[in-house]
Amino acid sequence: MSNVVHSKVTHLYESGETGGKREAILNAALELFTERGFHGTAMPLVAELAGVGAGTIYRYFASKEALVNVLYQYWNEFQLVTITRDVPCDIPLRDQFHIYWQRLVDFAKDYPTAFAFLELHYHAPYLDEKSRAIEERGHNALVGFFEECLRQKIAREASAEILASIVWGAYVGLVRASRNGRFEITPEVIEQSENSCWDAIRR
Amino acid sequence: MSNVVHSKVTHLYESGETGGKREAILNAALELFTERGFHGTAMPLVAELAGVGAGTIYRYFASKEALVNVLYQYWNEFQLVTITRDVPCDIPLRDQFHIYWQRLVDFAKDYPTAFAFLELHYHAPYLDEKSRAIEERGHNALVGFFEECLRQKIAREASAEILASIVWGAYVGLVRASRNGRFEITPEVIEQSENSCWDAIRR
DNA sequence: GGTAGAAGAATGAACGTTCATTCCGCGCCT
DNA sequence: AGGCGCGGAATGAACGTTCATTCTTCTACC
Repeated sequence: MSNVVHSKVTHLYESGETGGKREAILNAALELFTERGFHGTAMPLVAELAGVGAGTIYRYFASKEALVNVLYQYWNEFQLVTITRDVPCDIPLRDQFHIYWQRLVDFAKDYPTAFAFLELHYHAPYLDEKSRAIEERGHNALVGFFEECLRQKIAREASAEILASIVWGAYVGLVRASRNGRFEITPEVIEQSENSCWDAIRR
Repeated sequence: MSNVVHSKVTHLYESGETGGKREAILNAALELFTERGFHGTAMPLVAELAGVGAGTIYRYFASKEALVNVLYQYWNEFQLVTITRDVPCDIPLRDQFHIYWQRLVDFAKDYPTAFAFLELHYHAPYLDEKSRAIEERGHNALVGFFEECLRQKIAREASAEILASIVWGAYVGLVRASRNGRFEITPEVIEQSENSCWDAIRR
């Protein structure tokens, strides 16, 4: 059913190559948790979509909560690395922002389910300490950028936390609307929204 | 427990004054659905927080789904009316935006739980047609404003849908961050964010 | 190279628990 | 005294999880 997704991101999950069952479970859980929510998804359903027995899941994950936390940590970490890696810090902040925005939109385009999953489970009560920690790391990276904008007097006078929440919120709003079929995210839309967001925070 | 909230919004729910049980159930459900999610909230727990018997809920609501839909419709409608009512259309759009932004922030401040509830259940699969319809009405109202901005050549060249998703996203991001304790929403913050968002969409 | 046997991975029926919902006896108001 | 609204124990379905069993894979020895 979701074999395309499987083959696409299989290599991404750390694994000792046990026949791909762990990956199949993770991909099935990602899909179902995203569409139906954590409490709305029954474990046997995950097993069915993954093409494994119900008991098999518990050979790889201690519990349903452990499963959702592994998913959350994996994708949050992956998102953070994908967006922030190798961004030159010796170019103007406006140009850095261009790179970041492009990568944000690309991530949502390349991994739409993962993006929706992360959004849906943001700050969920069943996330453990490790999930919260990586959540916090991402937030700090975002805020850090705007602090640098403030230091260089490029951003308007507002706390970095506020600028971060506005830009991140706009990003989420944009992707969510496109996911709901409001519009397609074309290169033109990416450029327009990037300029919008930059104008929202620049001095 | 949440008596303050009860006494505050009791009058808002349409009711034939049955002793306030319907309102108590609605308020308890609002609180619990918001904090634990729809599937994560057990009906007996709702009954306990509402201070009624478990069976009593079913005297007022046909099912758990009916309950969440009544809540969603009520608060979405209330939000829409609160934000859009009596806004003069003969003043500059920039001034209209000022009013809208103030009301949006006020709504989130006055009804933080309702705001979080609406955000959490946006586009949830268990929402019925009527809930979707009022969801759509709100969206159209928002988009309509930006269409007028485009007509008057005040907004930058981008589709109204895109401008709407960015501004609404920024609003949600701002409120969510303050809800997570990142900052307080002071009059200064409201003004800064309003200017931010206007600059994001203006020509 | 082929076969026997061990080891561990996978299974899905079964378990105890918890859920949404029902139902019936109690108590309050007239 | 009667009737209506209420509470909370009862109910059956569905949940997350377990475990006895089967299936697969790999090794060792002839």
